[in-house]
Amino acid sequence: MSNARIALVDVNNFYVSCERVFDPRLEGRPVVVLSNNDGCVVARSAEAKVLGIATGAPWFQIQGQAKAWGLVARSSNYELYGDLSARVMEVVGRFGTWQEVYSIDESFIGLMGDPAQLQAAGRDIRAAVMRHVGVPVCVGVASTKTLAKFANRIAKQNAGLDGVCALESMPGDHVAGIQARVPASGLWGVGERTSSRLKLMGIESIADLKAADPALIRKKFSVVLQRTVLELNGTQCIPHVEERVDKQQIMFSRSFSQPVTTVEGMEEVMAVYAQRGAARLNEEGMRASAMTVTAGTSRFAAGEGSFPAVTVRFDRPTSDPITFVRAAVAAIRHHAVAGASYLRAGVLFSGLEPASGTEVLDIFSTEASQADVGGVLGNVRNKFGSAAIGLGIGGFAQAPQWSMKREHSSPRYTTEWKELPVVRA
DNA sequence: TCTGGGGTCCTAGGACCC
DNA sequence: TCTGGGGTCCTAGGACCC
Repeated sequence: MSNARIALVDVNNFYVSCERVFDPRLEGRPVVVLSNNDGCVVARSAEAKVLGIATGAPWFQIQGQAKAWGLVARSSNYELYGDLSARVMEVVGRFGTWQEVYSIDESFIGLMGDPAQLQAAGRDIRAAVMRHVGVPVCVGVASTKTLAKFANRIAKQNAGLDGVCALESMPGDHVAGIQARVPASGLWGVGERTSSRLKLMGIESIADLKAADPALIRKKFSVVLQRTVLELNGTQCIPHVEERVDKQQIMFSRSFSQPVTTVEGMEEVMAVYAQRGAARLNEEGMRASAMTVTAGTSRFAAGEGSFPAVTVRFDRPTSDPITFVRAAVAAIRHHAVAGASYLRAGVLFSGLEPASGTEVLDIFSTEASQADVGGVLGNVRNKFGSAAIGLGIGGFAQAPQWSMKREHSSPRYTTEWKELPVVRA
């Protein structure tokens, strides 16, 4: 049997750890990072978890106790997290025979060796990331991705392991004991819906699922859950994606700091959102053949609410912001309900293809004369900031009433010259 | 008063074709 | 009474993830 193994390396409480790199006063204190609009908790330090704060907890419900608890809240600062993420990935990648970046704070890498060597490699990775970036990571190593995720979880939950768990270095009956105790819902790929259906079949623990008949699981559920069963038994079924192929969707979606209740107001929102989405599409170098425009009232309000979702298809793929803005404004004009209290909106581009190369010029199209409007807008924004230029009613000089709230933000320490940290010696 | 944002993959079912 | 059957492509929606 080959000694090739898979490690899952992820950063503990990633967003909180990023905040702590540049503000060591947060060390040892309960810290949470909030979603856009400071709406709810998206990351918690260990100390905040001890206080019983849940992921997704609305900030307005916690805010009152924050002072008594000594709790620090930070608005999310994705520029900072994205930059530190790239640095973590680069350091971790040095240790692997291959690397798959799975999310902003985790990657799978290939490792070779016997259990003792794997355990040692895990410790080296931890030390290197701490030294070069300053954030703590945990490492789980096993023969499949599903088991590596499981090992990572063991590493996190057992302080004695010092953040590293090579599954095969643990006694087999010990592992089996944990799998018999931990519910199947604790596994990667098994969510709430699936686990409640599994329970009806008498499958409750990870051990139960591991012992289940893969063919039956496929029949009753899907090939996805069948792969989980096989991976629990040591058969690799989930392939590595070393280099992410081009994205299939690009989205721009935000909630507002205050409701928008008029159709004209929603047209204004969509003019801005379509441009923000178009800018993203442009950054990725893609064209879209369809755009879905969505809006929604509160999910928590009584009554039906209004959740329009309109897909607009284009004759041929385009990246032209003027086309997007026109289409988005028209779509929302026809589907928004006057008087409804909208709290969020978004645009989703799909049917993507690379914008380079085979651009077909259609002389009958209005686009031919508009040249590369998206590119021009992008260049201006890069030089002068995102508020510097905009189309039509999206060209505000000042942020409109409904724009996002970020009251507890940290500086963009690593991506903005003006916000570099100052060190005094 | 106030509850995130951005993705992936799979499946079922409809449209269409021969 | 009774109205083919199989293949492909596309899309909407479900479930899950971080």
